[in-house]
Amino acid sequence: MRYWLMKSEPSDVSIDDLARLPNQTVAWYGVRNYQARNFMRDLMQVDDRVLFYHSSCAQPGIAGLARVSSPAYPDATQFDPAHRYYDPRATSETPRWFNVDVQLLRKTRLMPLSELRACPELASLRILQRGNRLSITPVDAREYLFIETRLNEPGPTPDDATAARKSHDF
DNA sequence: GCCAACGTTGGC
DNA sequence: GCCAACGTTGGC
Repeated sequence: MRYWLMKSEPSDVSIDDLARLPNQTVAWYGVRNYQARNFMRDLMQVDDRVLFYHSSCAQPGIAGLARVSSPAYPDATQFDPAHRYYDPRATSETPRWFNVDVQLLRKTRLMPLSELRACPELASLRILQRGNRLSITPVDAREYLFIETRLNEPGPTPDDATAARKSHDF
């Protein structure tokens, strides 16, 4: 079993949107980057685990846990001239883009990007490396398990900051 | 195959 | 809206 981090813009599909979809499942269409496509097409298997990440939003971070729930299949939007993800170079005989389905396991607390960056255990997480833009990246088992554990614990809150300031006053 | 121009991503 | 980083495109 492999582990992945998959970025989604909440204005497109948020964790709450996913929770409301039939079977809490979404087709991960629209990927138009070859490396990310290859991850889905060549490496992903049903039941791989997914960190569902909110990007391009006020509070970027991990918002839930999910699983790969289908093998990769041709992305339907590449064939639809009316769709923003239409690709005229693709034909049904030679599809260019693929996607898997992703099913929610559970919504978690939001683990913000700043918290991820603050964890030495996650220093090699792909998404934290400079210049990373890939919307799908592999995650080490150790990194995944560490994050899963942290998601079960309360995160830093404004109250913590207040308490820290107060204790500093003593 | 080189590489400049351009487009996209995504945190800030 | 800015800008750094990176992928893609297309002329040569």
